[in-house]
Amino acid sequence: MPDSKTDPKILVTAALPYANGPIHIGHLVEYVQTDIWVRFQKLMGRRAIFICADDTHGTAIMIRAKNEGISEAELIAAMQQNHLRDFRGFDIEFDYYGSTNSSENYELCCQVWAALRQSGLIVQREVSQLFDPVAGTFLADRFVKGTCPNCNALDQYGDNCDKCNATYSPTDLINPRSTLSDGIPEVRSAMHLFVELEKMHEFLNEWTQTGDHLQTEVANYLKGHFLQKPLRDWDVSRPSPYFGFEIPDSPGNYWYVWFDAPIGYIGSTHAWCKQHGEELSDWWKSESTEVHHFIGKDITYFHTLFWPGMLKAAGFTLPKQVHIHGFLTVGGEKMSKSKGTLVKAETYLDHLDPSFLRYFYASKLSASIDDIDLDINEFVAKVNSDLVGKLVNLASRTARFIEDVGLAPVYPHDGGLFKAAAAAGQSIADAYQANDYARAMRIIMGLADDANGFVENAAPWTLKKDPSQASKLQDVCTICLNLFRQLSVYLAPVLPRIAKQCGELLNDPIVHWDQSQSPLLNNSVNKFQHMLQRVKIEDVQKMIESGQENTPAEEIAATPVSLSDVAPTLIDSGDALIAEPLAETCSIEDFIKIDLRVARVLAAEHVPEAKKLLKLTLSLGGEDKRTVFAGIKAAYEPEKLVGRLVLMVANLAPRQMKFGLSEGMVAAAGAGGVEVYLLSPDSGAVPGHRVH
RNA sequence: GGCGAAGUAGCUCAGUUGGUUAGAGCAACGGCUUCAUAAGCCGUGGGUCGCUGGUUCAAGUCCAGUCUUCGCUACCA
Repeated sequence: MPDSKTDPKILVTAALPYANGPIHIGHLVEYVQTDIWVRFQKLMGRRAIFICADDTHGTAIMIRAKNEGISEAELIAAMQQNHLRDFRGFDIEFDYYGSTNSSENYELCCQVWAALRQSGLIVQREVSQLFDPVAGTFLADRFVKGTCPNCNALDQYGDNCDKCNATYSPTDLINPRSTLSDGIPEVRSAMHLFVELEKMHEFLNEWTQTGDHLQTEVANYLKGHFLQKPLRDWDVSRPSPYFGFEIPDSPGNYWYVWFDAPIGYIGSTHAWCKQHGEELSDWWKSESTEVHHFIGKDITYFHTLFWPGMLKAAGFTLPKQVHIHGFLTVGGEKMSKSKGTLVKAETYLDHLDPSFLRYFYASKLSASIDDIDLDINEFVAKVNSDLVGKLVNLASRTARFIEDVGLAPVYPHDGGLFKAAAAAGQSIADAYQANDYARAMRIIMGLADDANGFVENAAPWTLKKDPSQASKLQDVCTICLNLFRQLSVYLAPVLPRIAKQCGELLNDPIVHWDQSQSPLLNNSVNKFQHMLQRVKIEDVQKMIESGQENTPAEEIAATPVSLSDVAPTLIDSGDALIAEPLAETCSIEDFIKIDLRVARVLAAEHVPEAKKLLKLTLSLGGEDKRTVFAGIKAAYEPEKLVGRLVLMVANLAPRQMKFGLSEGMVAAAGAGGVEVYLLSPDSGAVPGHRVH
C-alpha cells in the first residue's frame, strides 16, 4: 500500500493546448517529449502522473465562437474531443486531461487569488492606455512609436528608448503613432488589477538562478532580460466582455486567460484526485512531490517568472524543473500552411505511422532549447534504417526459426553481449532522465548494431540446414530475441507499440525497466508478424501535398465530425479575423482619401542591412515612378516580382526610413513574415488605374 | 539595437574536468552474405573542428577579438 504522504511522487505537465485550433506536428514535439519522459518514469517503477488540459479562455475563443454561431461551451467541448483524439492517435497517454473551464479550476483560481490579495500583491488602478481609433483596439507598448521624452530620439517604442535606455509609459511619448494604422492614438482609461511582481524579485532571482530548475541558457536569458531591472506589474484582469472567470471580488472584471491557464495544472490535478481518492495537498502542497513542467520556449516568461511567483505566494509546490524545448522547423524553415509543412496531427495519421514521428523526435531531442528540424529525407532514412533495418529486423530474421521450440531453458554463451547491453542501461536511463533522448537513441542503436553483427557471425540460416545443430540454432535465436527484447524495453518509452508487440511475440509483457537486466528463458515464441511497415518517401510527400491543397472549405471537412455538426454552415476558419479584428467603421469620405492605384514593379532588390525589407521601384505609368520599401523580404524573391502588377497606396505621405525615403505602400494580405500575399488586379487593369 | 545560442566529414550530430594519428549514424564507393520488410556484415574514401590572435609542454576543448547563422525581444493568445 503506497503511502501518498511520504512516497516520492512525480507530477508532470505539458503546456495546455489552446482550444482555438487543432494539434499539429509542431505541438507534438512537446507532447511526445513529455509522454516519453512520463513513460520512462513509470517504467522505472516510479509514481508519476501526466496532467494536462485544454486552455479555453480569452478573447480569441469568444470571437471564434461568435463567428461560428455557437456558444463558447460548445466550441471548447468540440475542440477538446478533437485534441483528445489526436493525442490518442500518437499514443500520448495522459493520466488526466481536463479543461481550464472547470469548477475545480475556478475553485483553485479563487484560492490563488485570495492568497495574492492577502499577501498584498494585488493593486488596482486606472490604466490610461493608448487606444487606436482607426484599428479599434488598445495598443500594446510595442505598437506605439514616437519621440523619446527623455532624449528626443525619433521613432522609439512605447516602453523604452533604444538610444538612451530610458523607460517610460507610452503615454509619455511625444507625437505617438500607432504602428498598426499610423493613426494618432488617444488616451482612454479603464480599471485593471495588477500583480506587483517586483515584490517577489528577490525570490525569483534566487529561484531562477539556483537549484537547477532551469536550463542554464534559460536562466541567463531571464537574468539578462528581466531580472536586472524592476519587474513590471502584471495586468491580470480584463473588463467585460470576456470569456473566462469573473473575478469574485471585482464584478465586471475577468481573470486574464494567462492567470487561469497555468492554474489549470492544479485544477486538472484536483479533478484527477477526486477520481482516484487522493488528496490534492499531497501533490501540490507536499515536500515529496516533484513538479515538472514541459513547455516551449515561447512561453518561458510566464512559466519561469509569473508562475513560480504565484505558486510561492499561494503556498503551492514549486516546480522542480521547467523543461524548455525549441520549435520544430521543416526542411530548415518555419512551418508554413502554404507550403503544407504545418501538418495537422490528423493529416499525419492519415498517411503515416505515429511511431515514426515519436522515434524521429526522440532521435533529435536533447536538453537544449535549440530548434529541431524535420527533414523529409532524414526522416525516411532514420525510420527505415534504425527501426526497420536494425531493430525490428532482429526479431524478423530469427523468430521464425524457433516458433516450434521456444526460448532455450538456459541462457547460452553470447560473448558478453547481453551483459554489456544490460550495463549500458544505466547510461540510457540517465539520458532519458536528463531529456537527452538523442543520446539514448544513439546508445540503443549502437547496441542494435552489435546484435546484428552477432546474427551475421552465428548464421542461424546455416545452422538450420543441419538437423544435428538444432540445439545450437535454438541458442542463437534465444540470444538474438533476448537482445531484441532488451532493446524493446529500452525503447518502450518512445515506442510503446513495439514494446507491446515484443511482449506478445515472447509471451511476456514489458512492464518494467528491470526486464532489460535479465534474459527471458523457456518461454514459447509466437508466430512472427510484421511490427512496422517501411516508410515510403511518396507517403510523406502525399501528406505534405494534402495539407497544402486544403482549401479552407476542405479544411473544415477535415475537422472533427463533432465540430461540423454543431456548425454545419461553417466555411472559412475565423482565425484571420481573430488575429486582426475589424477596424472602426469609416465613412465614404474617409475611404476616398486613400488613393489606391495599380502599379507595375519595375525593379526589386534586397536591402542588404534590412531584415524584412525589399526596395521596390513601382511605375504608375508614364514617367511617374515611386520607390517603396516593403516588408515582404521573407515571402518574395525580388526577381519574381519584377514585371508584375500590384496595388499601391499612392498618396501616402512619404516616410523617411533607415534605408531611404519610401513613397507609398504596397497592398498585401496575411499575418506577416512568410505569410504575406501581394494583391493583384484581374487582367485588363493597367498601371495608373485607380481602385474604387 | 539588446539578449541568448550555434558554427566539427555531403547531411544530422557526439566529443566528459585541455593530453596519443578528431568520432558515430546516414549518404557515397568496393567486397561478402541471403535468415530477414531490396534488410544484414566487412572495408574504403572524405574534416587545416567558421576565422585571427593569445595562454600552455599540449586546444575542437580555456581567453580575447572577428565573421556567419538561428532564436527571443514581455501586458500576443
